[in-house]
Amino acid sequence: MHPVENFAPRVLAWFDEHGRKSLPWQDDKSPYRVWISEIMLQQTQVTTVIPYYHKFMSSFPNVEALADAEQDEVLAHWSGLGYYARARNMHKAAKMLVDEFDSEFPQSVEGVCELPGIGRSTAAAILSISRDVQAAILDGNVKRVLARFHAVPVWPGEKKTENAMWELAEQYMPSERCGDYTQAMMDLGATLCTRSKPQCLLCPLESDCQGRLTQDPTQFPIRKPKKAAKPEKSIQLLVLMNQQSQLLLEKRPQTGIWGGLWSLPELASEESIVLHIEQRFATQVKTVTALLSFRHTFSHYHLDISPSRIQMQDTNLVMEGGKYQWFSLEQALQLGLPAPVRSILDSAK
DNA sequence: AAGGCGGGGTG
DNA sequence: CACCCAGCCTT
Repeated sequence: MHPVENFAPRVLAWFDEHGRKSLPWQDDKSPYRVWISEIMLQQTQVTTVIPYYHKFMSSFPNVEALADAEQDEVLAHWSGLGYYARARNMHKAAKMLVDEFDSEFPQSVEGVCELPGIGRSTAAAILSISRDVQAAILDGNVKRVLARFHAVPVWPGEKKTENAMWELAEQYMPSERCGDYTQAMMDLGATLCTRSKPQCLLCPLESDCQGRLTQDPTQFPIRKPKKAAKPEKSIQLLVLMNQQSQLLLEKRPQTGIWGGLWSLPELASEESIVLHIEQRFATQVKTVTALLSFRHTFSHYHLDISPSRIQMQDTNLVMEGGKYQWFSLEQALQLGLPAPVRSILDSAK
């Protein structure tokens, strides 16, 4: 990802021609008004925000008015916008600004970041737009523009990738017209370099855009890796007790799940215990007691386990080779057991 | 590094 | 329906 010359001038020239310049928070770009707009616009689209912004500014025209308001009143103005921590943090920050900062915004990104609800990107937006400070934002729009421009091949949610994109964002931020540049990048992302159907032919960066060279620019930014919903399996595990209070364990094959461990005889969830056992071991079942079912989760799937305790009539079982063996409970607990099996046996003590 | 927070828009 | 949006905070 090397930076490209002329990035900012091209973006700014496009902005002069096509950028948005009459949004409600753009005629008086005081830090307070920009701040409120930025908070409202976090994870929320412009058309949703506009009516809220008007009403809010009418009720709380400056930071003192906001600081003096009751929290209930502030939240009432936020009702329907969602992410209500934004409003609570904002109200708290207004009080901090009045009480501790003499009602003035700090001049640095680090300073503004001290205020609750304001992170690096929002701080940079406020300072660049309201005071032309040379600080870059990295919001969803900028991430999308940069990810496409450089065809960033990995998900930007990863820390390493995000750091690299911050680096790029700072490098492209010009030393002049910082506020216009911030607004321009957001406009580019919001109106041309949109999530779907980007209008590449109108884009000032089209000729150097790596994403444009690919089959489909919308494959950038790479989507968040889906954690494949873990599949669910269910089994029955059987605590087979003989007349000597011994229980039957089965040696698992070396490969596969629980390879080589001693486990309880397993039955598919839908199989009938009595039928299966009497057929398989040629013996009578005396009693069947359902034990508490529980879920065991592996890295790759959920296993719902329904254990049962079965009292056998006699012990003349027809064994298959040496893979079955009777153990006392004490002996069994000394063996290598799968965790859920150990758990079942522990609770049988 | 991952989850929670919310409501609305979009394909 | 899943996914995304002018993110930030907590764990």
